[in-house]
Amino acid sequence: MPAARKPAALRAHDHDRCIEDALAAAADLCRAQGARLTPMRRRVLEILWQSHKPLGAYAVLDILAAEGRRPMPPTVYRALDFLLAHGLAHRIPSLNAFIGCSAPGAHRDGQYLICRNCGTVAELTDTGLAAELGRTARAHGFAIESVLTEAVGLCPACAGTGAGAA
Amino acid sequence: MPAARKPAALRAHDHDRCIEDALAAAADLCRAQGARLTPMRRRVLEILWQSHKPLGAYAVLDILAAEGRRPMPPTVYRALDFLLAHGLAHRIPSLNAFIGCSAPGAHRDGQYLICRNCGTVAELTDTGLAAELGRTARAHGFAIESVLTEAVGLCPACAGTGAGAA
DNA sequence: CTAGAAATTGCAACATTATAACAATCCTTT
DNA sequence: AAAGGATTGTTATAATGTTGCAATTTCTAG
Repeated sequence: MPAARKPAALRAHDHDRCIEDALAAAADLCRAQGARLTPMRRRVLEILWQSHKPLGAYAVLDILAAEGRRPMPPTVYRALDFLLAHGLAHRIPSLNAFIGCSAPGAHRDGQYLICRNCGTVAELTDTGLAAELGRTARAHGFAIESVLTEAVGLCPACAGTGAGAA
Repeated sequence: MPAARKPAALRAHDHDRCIEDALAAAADLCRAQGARLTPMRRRVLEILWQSHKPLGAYAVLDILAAEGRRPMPPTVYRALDFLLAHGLAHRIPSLNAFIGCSAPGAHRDGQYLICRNCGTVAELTDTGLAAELGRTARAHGFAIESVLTEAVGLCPACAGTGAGAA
């Protein structure tokens, strides 16, 4: 089988297009599921997509506040909960932060590559890894339902610039 | 190669022995590294080992408080930091909680099986999984330094009791 | 053995992340 | 237009984690 395409977060790309595509995909997915992508939810998703770095809930809140809306924490958390529930965003537990999902279709059991230097996060969706772990767990009588993998290291851009010596 | 031994957390076992062994291993490891397993650190590790369920920092603090010592949060967090730094305990980010390490020798890049019903966590250390992810990431130019995998599901005990229908 | 240096713990205050409970508003359907 | 459900606003608070400095203990060197 062909190697999976390199995640956009790890290569040069037209990021405006990246955002556009993500929002369009989200709109489609919500329409298909009868879910309401309200202005607040859409705006939060757009904010998460402004970069490939995850944002904390309060960072999202600060951006919204700077725009004139002055939402309180629950409003932001509810929008984030909606996005998580519909597979449009992910939470990175080790960072207490959120990021737009790059694969709203196959968003389960992803692997996150977190650059410890610049904070960029790339999402992989190698289903084989989760399957392999699932087999091992099953052998021990444990029935896995979902898997989350967080890898920390250096992204291509940072690996090349001697960031490792920091 | 032979199947790895089933984690103690997933089978009946003499848990007092479990605790004893863990503390003895910790003492050995600290002696070997010239690290000081002070009474506070030792007691916190012992508390983490009271069960195979992870404990939040404030839960540890409450247990210490009930014993007469009345440590402040920084004291507990510092003890936990020491245990993490020396591979004697792990943090489970999705739970904001800590658990004793079952494999102080090979404690890196572990996989945690979290029972969503009873909270038990079993640690696996399949180095092949991290290696495989490392190869994929490398192909994309990302240099992984550490990996943490959290799987949620049902442990053997809970899977048998219809907990799934909850 | 004792003085200085380093590591550990105590302590007070505070920062960050997340949630509970209830009111107001909006949106759809009839 | 009115009912019902979903969404958002608002207030307050809970849970988790950190900073900075002082006091104490432990180690090391002379």
